[in-house]
Amino acid sequence: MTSNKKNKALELNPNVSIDNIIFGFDFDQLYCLLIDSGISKTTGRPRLAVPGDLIYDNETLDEAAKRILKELTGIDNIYLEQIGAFGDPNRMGKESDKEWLKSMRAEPDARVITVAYFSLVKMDDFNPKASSFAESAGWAPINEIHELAFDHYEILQCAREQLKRKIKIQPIGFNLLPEKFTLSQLHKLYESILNKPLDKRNFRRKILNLQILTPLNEKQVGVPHKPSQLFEFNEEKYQKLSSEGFDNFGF
Amino acid sequence: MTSNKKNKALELNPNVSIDNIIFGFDFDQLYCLLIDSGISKTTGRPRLAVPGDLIYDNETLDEAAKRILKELTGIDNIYLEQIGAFGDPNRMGKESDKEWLKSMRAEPDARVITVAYFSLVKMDDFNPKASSFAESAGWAPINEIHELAFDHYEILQCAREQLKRKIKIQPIGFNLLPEKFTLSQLHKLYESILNKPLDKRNFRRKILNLQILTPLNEKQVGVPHKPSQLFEFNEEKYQKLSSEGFDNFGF
DNA sequence: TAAGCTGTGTGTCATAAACACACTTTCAAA
DNA sequence: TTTGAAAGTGTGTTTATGACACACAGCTTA
Repeated sequence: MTSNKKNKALELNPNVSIDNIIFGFDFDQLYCLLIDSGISKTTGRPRLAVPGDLIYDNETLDEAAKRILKELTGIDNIYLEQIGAFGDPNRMGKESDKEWLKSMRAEPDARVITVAYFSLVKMDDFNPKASSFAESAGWAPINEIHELAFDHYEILQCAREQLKRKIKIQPIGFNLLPEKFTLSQLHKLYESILNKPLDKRNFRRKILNLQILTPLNEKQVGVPHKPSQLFEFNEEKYQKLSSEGFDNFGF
Repeated sequence: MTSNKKNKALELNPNVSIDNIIFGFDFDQLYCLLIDSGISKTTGRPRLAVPGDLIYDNETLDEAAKRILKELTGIDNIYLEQIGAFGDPNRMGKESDKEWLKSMRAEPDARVITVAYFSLVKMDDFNPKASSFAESAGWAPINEIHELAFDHYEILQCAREQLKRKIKIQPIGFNLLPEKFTLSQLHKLYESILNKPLDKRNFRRKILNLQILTPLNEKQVGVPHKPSQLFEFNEEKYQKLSSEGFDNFGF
């Protein structure tokens, strides 16, 4: 990665960056992957940020977002969606941000517009402890994030809203689950994203009526209770539904 | 405006532009405001584009989008929403675009990321024939637009999709209508945006049941048929509904 | 091997929303 | 006064939704 960066260094665009909100789910709650750049001298607290980078002049925005994810986690082939551009002239105005910019950027005072993305990944695919970013990257429970660098907290809230909106009209949540999952896990996922309780029986009825889940001849193993039926998402059937104009999951 | 531009000229950011898709409605179909930059030497056809400009380094993205609308039409105080950033390195690669860039830009070869917006305006508020842009700006019926400069055609399609999505969950359509309007006009507006017919009675029932329209003691005059009841949008009642979690118009 | 625990899996009913459908009214213009 | 054009209105049927509670399978451990 480092040599790759050096080769392209001349083409770095100092005015446009990408920030990528990376969501994960552990069957209990939503997480977001954050970078810890160390204790800030100005605040005395750890400076947490969403992974991001300036863009290279020869890559598309989507490519840059994918690159950031790949460089950090090694993960390829994820669900990726643009949130939008954030360009308040003062978005990098906090003291702790200026301190960081001076140490990291060739042009620390340049105005930077950032284009935010969110990605949905299977949390198992990235274990921070096993990565070269062991000390600096980690999963944070979404509800325990209260302060971030730059305007990243605001961007995170936009990402949550967009995810909420989107999951009501497209089944993108499956990107956060393994191939095989139980209805309870899916149920919990929807509750975590929508941030409200959903009745168990009604949830099951709705999702099963859509016929986009294939029941497997398999059950959970090793759980200290009745093992649950496993399902898999049926992309084909969803495409058919979708092409018939379906776009409302009714949650 | 011109002097304003000159004062700020040093702060022009050559890497980031704003394009603003301006929608209008004439009670029959949707329109989009386009700029005609003359016959292209390379294509022999008129070069049509969405209004846009580079940003100044001291303005927010929203402010830049508002400025573009204001400079072109004199209209203030409109509904404005960001669509997203478009940054394909080749988005300005057509010959006719290069020709135009050379004549208009200090750095015609700079890579420009554009942040697209859409605005909803009351068409009556801008009559191109009365403006200083008489020759160069005009309303084009949305369904008759087939080719635009840069990636503007693609942006326009994104704008239409976003408007479609949005109108199902927020009553932003009223921004395209005058204060007083009839149910048939509103009906036609929804059909134009959603691009599909809606049953008249069901539409009326749904929209009336929401109680966000105030019937006026007024009717259309001078129409060669039974004159229609006029209504007005009730912002207050909508805010109440909305705060109760309402976000589905069911279209 | 029995007791206890945990999460699974299931059905009904009342209400609300969605849908499909046709005729009468009102006005202007000819 | 007739005609044309769009406004306005009601009902029955079907479908979706939301509220609600309990029996049981499988594991653990005493």
